[in-house]
Amino acid sequence: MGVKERRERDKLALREKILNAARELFAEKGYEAVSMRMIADRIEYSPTAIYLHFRDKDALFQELCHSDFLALAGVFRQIGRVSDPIERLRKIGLLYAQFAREKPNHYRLMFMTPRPPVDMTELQQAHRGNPEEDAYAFLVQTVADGCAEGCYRPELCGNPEQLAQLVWSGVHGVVSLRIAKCHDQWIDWADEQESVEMMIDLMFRSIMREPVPA
Amino acid sequence: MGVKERRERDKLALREKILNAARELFAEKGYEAVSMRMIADRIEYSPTAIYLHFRDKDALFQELCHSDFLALAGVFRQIGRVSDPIERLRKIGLLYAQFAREKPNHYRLMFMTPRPPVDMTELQQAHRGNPEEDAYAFLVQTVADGCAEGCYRPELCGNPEQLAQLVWSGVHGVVSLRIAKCHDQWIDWADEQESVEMMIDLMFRSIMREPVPA
DNA sequence: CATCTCCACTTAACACCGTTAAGCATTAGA
DNA sequence: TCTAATGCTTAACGGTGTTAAGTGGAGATG
Repeated sequence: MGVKERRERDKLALREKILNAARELFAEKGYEAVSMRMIADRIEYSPTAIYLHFRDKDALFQELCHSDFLALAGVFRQIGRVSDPIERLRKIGLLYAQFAREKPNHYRLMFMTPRPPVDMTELQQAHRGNPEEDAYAFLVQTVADGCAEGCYRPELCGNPEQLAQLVWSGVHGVVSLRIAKCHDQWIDWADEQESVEMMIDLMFRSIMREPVPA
Repeated sequence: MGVKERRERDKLALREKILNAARELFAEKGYEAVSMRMIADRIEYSPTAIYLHFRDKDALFQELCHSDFLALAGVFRQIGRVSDPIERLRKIGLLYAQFAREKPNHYRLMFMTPRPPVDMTELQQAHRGNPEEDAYAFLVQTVADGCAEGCYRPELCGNPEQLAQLVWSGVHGVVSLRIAKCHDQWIDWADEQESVEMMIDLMFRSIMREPVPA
């Protein structure tokens, strides 16, 4: 009875092929410029073939997006368990900004594009909260560690998740504004990497318990 | 020879009518959900009539966007010349966040949507740099005032524009992340207004020359 | 008054999009 | 060898932004 299994395998292989084609096109052209027909062309199938593997375009990109989140979690995992939660947090910020700079189209879909409310698939649910696979959980955990070790001002540690959201927002603000407005001649942008590092410094300076030495 | 003038006036009136219809539709539905045909329906003209007044859809929304920037500058103008540059900067942050909360679709087009590089119209050039009409210039001016009065750490005041960009990024990070991910069940968001105020406090704490009293 | 010209606007159409319905081979199982 | 299922294709629908061609009415000119 190896037939059904082979069928299953082939089907999954094509599914993966579609995802890869979409990923490539998407990375170079950006979300809204990639059409179903382009993806179909690249894998040399008819456009409708895609619909045998994905409910619609949104579902396809949702899945792409999900794998990007896993990729980001993978980037964070490479930090490993740096013992000092402050250094760990700093590294998170730097790698996060690097991710945004290297994959702006992905970043845009992940963090700058509103999506209608959608209930999580059980697949996603399974990853959630596990810092190894959930970049957000990793961030929250790192901030909470810092709180637990008394690094940050106590009045900020009542809600470590909110503190994490604020730190995240700071770095996100720098990189997302750059992605959205980089071609804007109205604004004379300072160097991006420098601004990211300054933002991280500012955040630390404001949340640390002990004043940062000049 | 009043004929030509009347023609001109009528043409401008229709142009304004198109803009207003687009504005209304856009505010309630968001950018990409508004089609030329919808706008045409609302003003009860044929879709092609719009093209007699705007080069294409992008030009129309570009213009809409420009008027939104003027509106934001208007919001800031209401702050007036609060004498204390610190209080003025705080108010800028709060009003900016309020603008984002009240007009998320506008905010998204203004600050979260990449646009291809486009040379400014002479109209836009005219407004640029004037703090009364240029919200960004108003922000930079306010930060520079704070620097001049010695409010902020001297090492940050070498480049007031960069400092302004950082402060802006902080608040933008909070509100834009909220707009993009508000429906995301993955994240348990803290109260938005509270986060905005905390972000502003954090920014001040980190840039002030004198340590902020607890 | 008749005619011409111009111009704002319309209708029709094109090329593209996401998506669905129907058809058509190939292949597994009887 | 016949039947059924499966995986894909072709054709089509309704939508989009946009353009080409046509139309009708008002001002100018005889």
